[in-house]
Amino acid sequence: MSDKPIDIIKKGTDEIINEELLIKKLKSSKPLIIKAGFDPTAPDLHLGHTVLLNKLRQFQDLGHTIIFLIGDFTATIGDPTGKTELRPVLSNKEVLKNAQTYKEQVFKILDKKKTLIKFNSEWLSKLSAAELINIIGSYSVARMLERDDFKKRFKSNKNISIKEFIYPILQGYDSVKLNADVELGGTDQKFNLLMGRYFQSINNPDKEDSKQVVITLPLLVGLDGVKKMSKSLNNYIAIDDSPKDMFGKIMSISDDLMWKYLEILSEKSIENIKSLKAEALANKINPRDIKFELGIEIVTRFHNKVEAEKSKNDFLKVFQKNQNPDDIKLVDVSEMPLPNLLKHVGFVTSTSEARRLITQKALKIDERTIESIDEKLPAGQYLIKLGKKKFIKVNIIKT
RNA sequence: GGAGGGGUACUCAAGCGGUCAACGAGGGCAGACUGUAAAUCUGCUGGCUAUGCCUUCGGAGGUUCGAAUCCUCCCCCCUCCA
Repeated sequence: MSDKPIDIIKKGTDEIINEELLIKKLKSSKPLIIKAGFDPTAPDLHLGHTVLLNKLRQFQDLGHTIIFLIGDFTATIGDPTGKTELRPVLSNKEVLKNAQTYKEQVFKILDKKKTLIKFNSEWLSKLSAAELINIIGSYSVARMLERDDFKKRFKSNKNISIKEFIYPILQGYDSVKLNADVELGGTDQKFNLLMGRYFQSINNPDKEDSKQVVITLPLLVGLDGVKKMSKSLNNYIAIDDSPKDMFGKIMSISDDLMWKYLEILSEKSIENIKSLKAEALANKINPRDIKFELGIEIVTRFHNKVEAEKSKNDFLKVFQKNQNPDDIKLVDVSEMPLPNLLKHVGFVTSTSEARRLITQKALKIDERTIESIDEKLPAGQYLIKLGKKKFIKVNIIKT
């Protein structure tokens, strides 16, 4: 184990373009400008983002400057994949609000003092048509179609908007404007990240060194084990999820996925993970216990050790011993039919859904399975359990 | 500009005048089984003041007792020609 900067940075990355340049840059005495772009549309940060944020943090710890770039301008271009896309243009107010949420969450990982927050509308919204044309003029359609998702859509006769071609170009232009030394992103961002190198070299044709280094990081697969973790797919663990949710979500992932999560998220060394894997394969260790450990590690990172242990105990209680968690909320409600009650407490979004669930024996009141949607609850206090995960205590008040 | 094909629920995709709240698959949810895993089996997968009522098949009109289905106009996507 060496603690040379390059080794610290290299750990856990997918690809570095180009590594020699990075070494050279790291050796120079001035702090580097590290760029990472974020879309302001989905302000809930999840574990997928933390892979990137952790890497940024390492750069900060080495003394470099992070530019946390909020792509408020580029967000209005969006990515109309498929056909139902009618991406609403975010108002200024919304962007600022989302940006605020980002800040609050991001500084759980990043050092506030070494982070510069920028909005790309600052320069992009001032571009004249002539300037924009000049910028896009230096890139060709053929090269644009090298990008895999464009190529696929082009080949399968799906719509590609010219607007979408502009997106990567502007992302590259951002790098020019910011003088970025390094840009980080997920592996799916590789094409866009490389655009930065291209445009930087146009402005400085002789200086290879002016190009940014591109570092890609592995994408975290979502809870479903198939798609990338994202808010819109609802397969994510948010960094401000409650300890209990966080732990529960980790426990719900499949064994296969657990290994990926260990590799990407855990502090454990690759060797350590390998040997755990071997032991699990030989039935010497229950994969569930490894998952417990991972759960504790993650919850501890975003909350604390005490909460982590507590969420594990709750988990054991609820799902192994089939008891109820300790801290069930109590709410006062007036008398109403059961489906309406379930809607009222937010367990379902419609009474129709509630009716279906009751019919399917998903509702338990004081440990008794409810058979009929017409069942009436007289005033009093009840423990309501819907499915396996939703608990609430209600105090029904006579009206 | 011309010719043709297409737009159906979360996604893909049937339906082409009534039996359509709309086949099927995926996804999701619930139940059984479990390690709240995976796999498997079963059911559900518009809303409501609920054996009935209301709103949905790109949009707006129209024909009809009755339209996702037929007609008109409009919007959007794809292909070929220019």
